[in-house]
Amino acid sequence: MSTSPKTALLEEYALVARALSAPARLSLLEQLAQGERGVEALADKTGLTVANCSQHLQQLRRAALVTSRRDGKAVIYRLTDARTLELMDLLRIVAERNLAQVEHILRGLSNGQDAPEPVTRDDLAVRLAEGSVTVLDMRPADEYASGHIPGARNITLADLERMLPTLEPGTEIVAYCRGPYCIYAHQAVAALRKHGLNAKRLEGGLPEWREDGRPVLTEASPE
Amino acid sequence: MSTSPKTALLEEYALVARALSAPARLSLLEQLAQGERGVEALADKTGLTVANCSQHLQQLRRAALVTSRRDGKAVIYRLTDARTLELMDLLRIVAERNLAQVEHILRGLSNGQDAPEPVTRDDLAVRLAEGSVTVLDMRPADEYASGHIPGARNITLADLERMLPTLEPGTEIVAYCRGPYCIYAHQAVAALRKHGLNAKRLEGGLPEWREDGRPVLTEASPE
DNA sequence: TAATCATTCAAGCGTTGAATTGAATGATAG
DNA sequence: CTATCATTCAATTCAACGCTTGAATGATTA
Repeated sequence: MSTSPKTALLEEYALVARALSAPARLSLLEQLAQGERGVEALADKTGLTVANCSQHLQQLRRAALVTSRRDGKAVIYRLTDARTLELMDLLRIVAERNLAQVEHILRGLSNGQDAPEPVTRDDLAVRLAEGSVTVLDMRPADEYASGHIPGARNITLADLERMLPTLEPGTEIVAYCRGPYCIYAHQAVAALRKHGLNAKRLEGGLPEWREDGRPVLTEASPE
Repeated sequence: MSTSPKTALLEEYALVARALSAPARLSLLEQLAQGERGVEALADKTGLTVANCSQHLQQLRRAALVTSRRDGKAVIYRLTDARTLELMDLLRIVAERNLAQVEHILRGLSNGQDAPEPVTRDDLAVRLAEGSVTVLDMRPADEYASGHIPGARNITLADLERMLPTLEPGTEIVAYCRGPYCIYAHQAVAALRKHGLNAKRLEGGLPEWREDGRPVLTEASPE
C-alpha cells in the first residue's frame, strides 16, 4: 500500500464529500429524493445532457450515495438509504446557519420580507386532521401525481396568481415542495403573504414527510 | 444575479461539501475536534507546510466549518459548532456502511481478525464508576495532557508491547483515541487481542466524550 | 516608533474535475 | 440472430484546485 491506512481512510471519506460538492449532483439527489428515476428523466428534470447526467450518477454511485438497478432497457437510480438524505440535510443546515450568503439568497426569494418559521410536519398532520388548513403542493404535476400529501392541491408558481381569489383570507395556508433544497415553497409563501394571506412553509418536503412514515397519496397513473 | 437563486443555493451547499472533500482538511478538522489550535501546531500535527495549512484553514472558514480568533501574534482556529462534528461523523458513517474499500482498510488494521463491536460511551461510564475496566488513551502525550478521560492511562502504540505484562489477562480493556477518524485505537485493540487480552474500542473518541458533557481531566500544564 | 514574528497573500506549475462529442456496450424485441 | 435503443465509455477542452516559493501584512513588544 503506497499510502498509510490513515490517509487511505480519509480519502474514502473525502470521496463521499467530493460527490456532494457539485451543484449538479445535489440537484440529482434532490430529484432522487422524490423517488427512483431513470437517467433520461433525471436529465430532463435537471437540464443536464444524458451523458453528463450519467457520469454524475456514476460519481454518486462510487460514493455509495445512490444505487441502481436495471429495468428492461432502462437503468433506474435511487438513493441508497435514508443516510444520504440526512447528509444532504446536514449540509444544508450547516450552510444556512453559518453562511451569510445563503441568508442573503433566501431573503431575496422573499422580497426582503421576513419569512415566518416553517410549520413542522407534526403540526401539519394535526391541522390536516382538523381540516383547518389549506395545503399547496408547488411541484410540477408529474411529481404531484407520483405521490403527494393527502388533501394537498397541486398548483404551479405561475398559476398561483389565478388561484388567489379561491383562497379564504383567514385560512392558514401551508406550502411545500420537493424538500429543503427546493425553493418553490419559499417563493409561493412570499407571493401569498404579499397578498395578505396567512401562508407558511412546511419544514422539509415530500421526501421527509414520507420518511416519517406519514400517508402519501398516489394518483392512479393513466399510463 | 447571473445564476438562478436555486443554483446559487446549491452552490453554497456544494461549497461546504467541497471543503470536506480533501483528506488534508479532514485531518485538520480531526485535530480541531480535540480543541482549538494555532496554525503552526496544526501544521506540525498534520505534516503540512504552514502556508499550505493556512490556505486549507481558510477554505474551511469560507465554508463556515471553523472560525478563528486572534491571540497575540497567533491565530487560533476552532470548530464553529457541534454541527461540524456531526457532519464529519455522518460522512464517516455513510462511507463505512456503503464502501467496500473502507471495510477492507479497517480489516487490514486488524490483521484480518474480526474486531468486536465498540463499547458505547454510556457503557464505559458505568464500567468506570464500577472500576471494572482499564482505559487506554492512545494519543500523543500532548493531546492527553490537554484533556483525557479520568482514569485513562496514556500510552503510545509503540510502547504498547512493553505494557503488556502490566495488564491482567481477565480485565476488560477499552482503548480510545482522537475520534472516529483516528485509527490508533483500532490498531491497539488488534495488538492486544493478538495477545489474548479482552480489549475493545470506545465508540467515538475524546471529542464525542466531551460533547456528551462527560468529565474530562486536564493536566496542569507546566508551561 | 521601529523591530519582530506568525500568518496570509500572490504567482506559477502540475493535476484533477466538468462538460461535450461521438463511439461502444448490452439487454430486449422481433 | 439481428436490430434497436438507453446507457455508458473514451477522448478532448477548459476551468478550478493543491502545493510550493517568496514577499507582504498586521498585531505585538521593546
